[in-house]
Amino acid sequence: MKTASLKIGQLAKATGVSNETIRFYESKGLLTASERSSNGYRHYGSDALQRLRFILRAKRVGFSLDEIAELLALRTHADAHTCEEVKHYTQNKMQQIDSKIAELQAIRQSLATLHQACCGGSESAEHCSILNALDDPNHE
Amino acid sequence: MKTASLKIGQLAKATGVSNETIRFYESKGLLTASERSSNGYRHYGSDALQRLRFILRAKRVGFSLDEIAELLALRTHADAHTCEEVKHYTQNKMQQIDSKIAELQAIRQSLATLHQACCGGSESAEHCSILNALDDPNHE
DNA sequence: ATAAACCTTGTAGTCGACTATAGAGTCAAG
DNA sequence: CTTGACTCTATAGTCGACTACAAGGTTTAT
Repeated sequence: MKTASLKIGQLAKATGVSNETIRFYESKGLLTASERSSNGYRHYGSDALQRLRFILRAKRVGFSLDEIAELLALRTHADAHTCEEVKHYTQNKMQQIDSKIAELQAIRQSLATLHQACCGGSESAEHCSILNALDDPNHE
Repeated sequence: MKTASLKIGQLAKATGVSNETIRFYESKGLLTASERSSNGYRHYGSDALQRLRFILRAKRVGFSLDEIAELLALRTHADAHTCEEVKHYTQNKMQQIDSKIAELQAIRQSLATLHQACCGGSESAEHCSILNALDDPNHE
């Protein structure tokens, strides 16, 4: 017995994307069906589910499909690269992620200031105008 | 005396984007020149510098120009909305940012595992193949 | 056994975010 | 006073990431 094989539509439904998007990702080399049945239908295992979720997660935080392909290549055939390369690449990518987190935190801070400055009542928000002085002026 | 007025090219250089991009952002209502000199040239104050940096920061973490416009609208004429609205909007946006941070941390974790699994030597990385078992299997 | 609901490939169209080009005016240096 | 580096507007082209057909084959439900 094998763990739940999914057809394209089921995979699509499970992840909230369209069938076309999945085929598009396949054409870009991001996600291949583990096998095709005799009628040509694509069949996916739960690894594909994980992989696709990884893709979507990475997309939401601003990685391009090309960058995501790189990340995935690293995961799936790390044997094509030396350990040294993998070490360097992951190191770099982690730093990149740390900057993204820092940038998100900066934006979050602006919003938090705005949020706190705001009385929350139903009057116009013009009273809460500490506003413009936001955005860290001392960065990069 | 006023604080450093910048022409478009200087603003572009300072932020690493092209003049065209700045004009494009203006056409989208993201960034307007504080004034035009008699010859029609755009002139920007340091607020524009901050504003543009905010735009780029938000872009890097996956916000669309439309979303960024919304964020900026909030900052600049909060008087157009009630406090209540602002409170709700910022609350929502902060949650969205928190998910993005969580997603980044998940990706970072995958990379960290990969990084640690890897010996770092110059041999092929096929030894470091704890690889595929990455990606949290238990998260939406 | 026929219709509805799937799947296939292939090609074309869309949308967001630029990017480049044309044709013009302005300004600072030699 | 002209050459080179800037600026302007306006329009067209590009690129990434889909999205929507078209034209067909398959499977399932009645």
